[in-house]
Amino acid sequence: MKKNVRQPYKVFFETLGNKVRWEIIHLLQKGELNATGIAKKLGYEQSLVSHHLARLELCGFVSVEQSGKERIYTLNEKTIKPLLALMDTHINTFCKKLCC
Amino acid sequence: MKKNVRQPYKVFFETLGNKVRWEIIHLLQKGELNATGIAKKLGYEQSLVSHHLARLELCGFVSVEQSGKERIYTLNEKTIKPLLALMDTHINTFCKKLCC
DNA sequence: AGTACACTTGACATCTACTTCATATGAAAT
DNA sequence: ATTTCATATGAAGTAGATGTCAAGTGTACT
Repeated sequence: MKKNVRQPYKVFFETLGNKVRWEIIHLLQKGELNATGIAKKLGYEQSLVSHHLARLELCGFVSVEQSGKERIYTLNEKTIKPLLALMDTHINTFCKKLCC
Repeated sequence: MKKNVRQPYKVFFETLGNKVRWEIIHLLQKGELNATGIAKKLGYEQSLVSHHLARLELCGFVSVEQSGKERIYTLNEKTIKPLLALMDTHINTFCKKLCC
């Protein structure tokens, strides 16, 4: 995907601006989980979740580890935490229109 | 727009994941500018830039001030600076695939 | 080897966001 | 008041991302 290579910011932010991926991120904040577990918890099709997990992994927002048949997904807190904090601060300070 | 109200994160991140808006942000890092000036510098249609400026303003990434006939757009450095820094660090640390 | 489970991949239809075009507003000057 | 410049707005076509379905891969167990 040459497009990604040329516009990393685009991939990065678009990845975060999607409902399903956002829900996955928030779910994983509570703890690591396998793909099927994520799908069940969120009520989405397994294949849909798999597509989104691939995207999240590409962007380094989650990491995976094989464990028997399962693949365990872990959130990259190092980026996500400050990012969410920054967003909250921004929205509360500069654009309340967006939240309340 | 009830959608925006319910999903602020979506508006926030999608706003940043667009090429034209990204270019506007980078241009405004060099200094404030009016709408036509932005369009000319970037080589886009006036109305296209206007649409995107409205979106950036909605999200609080830029602010506007009327000056005669012109409207001067200023970047909100307080959010943009740390955000870009965070993104750079993340990409360099966790997903070099995306840049090089 | 064959079955079962966990998950990924690819192709295509659909849905959403972006761009464009035409028109409208608004401020200043004549 | 009307013309001009600067900008915004709305509607509609287009492009791109998302979701769905069907098929494929991989791992473990019997």
